[in-house]
Amino acid sequence: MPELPEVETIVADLRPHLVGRTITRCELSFPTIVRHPEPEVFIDSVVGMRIESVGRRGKYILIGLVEDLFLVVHLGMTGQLRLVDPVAPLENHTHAVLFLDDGKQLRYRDPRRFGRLLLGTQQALLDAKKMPRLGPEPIDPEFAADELYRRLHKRRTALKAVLLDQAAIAGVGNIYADESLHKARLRPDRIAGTVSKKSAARLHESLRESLQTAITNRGSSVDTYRDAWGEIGGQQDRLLVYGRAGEPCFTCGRPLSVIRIAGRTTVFCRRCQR
DNA sequence: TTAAATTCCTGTAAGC
DNA sequence: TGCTTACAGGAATTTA
Repeated sequence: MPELPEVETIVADLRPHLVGRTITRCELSFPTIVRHPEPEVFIDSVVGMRIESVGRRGKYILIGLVEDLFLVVHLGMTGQLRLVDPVAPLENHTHAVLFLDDGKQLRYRDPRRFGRLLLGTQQALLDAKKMPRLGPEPIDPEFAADELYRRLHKRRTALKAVLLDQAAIAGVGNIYADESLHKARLRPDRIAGTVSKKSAARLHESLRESLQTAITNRGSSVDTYRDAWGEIGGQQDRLLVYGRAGEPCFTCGRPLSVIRIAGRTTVFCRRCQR
């Protein structure tokens, strides 16, 4: 599923191809994928717009149009945003197509439809509760270990649940929560508030390392994730724990345990993570 | 305010 | 082989 590294890969790939392009047409074959504003208004507003920027905030893709207006894409679990030639066969579950002035098409495909498209200024989307208030970007150089410690310290829920909370830290999902906790040798189910400053610093480092490495390797295609060209990532074969329940820990050889935290499958090593 | 449970959705795989 | 059932999970929503 697309988390920060996967979204970052798509954004970096799309940016040079989208900036400067004008949207000439928009087709919605499944209009309810647009959550704000009304689909007809969305189409009318987007057509004729020039793309000024392509960025990311957490797991959200922000396509900058005029002034502060953004076309926002959240991929949910199975969302794919692809830039294709118009001759490319239309895949099933393609819910939206943006036609560009260079003839290319930006297609949104999403079998499980957990994703969404939005249009508005960031403030308006926040006010309309269409986008949540997000925590800091974990790979931002400004994001310090102390900041992570403070955010963990005030919480009385599982450590992993806080990592998954987008209001606490933006962009971390199930894969990189498990990966960074293993690397930091911390149990996912311990109460976040009991984590020491020293442990928080270790988690801070492993979290950033896990995310950066995944970006370098163009993300993890563990489910249906594909980049903007339809290609799989390279991180899925390098994951330490995610998806490896019952298999031996690479560090100690003990079979990895699986539990559920915050409704998510959680894989960890009982020996290495304490 | 916070935390936990529920819901949305379909492809895939396990089990009978 | 073919059917049913369980499962995957990001985040909005509901409940506690």
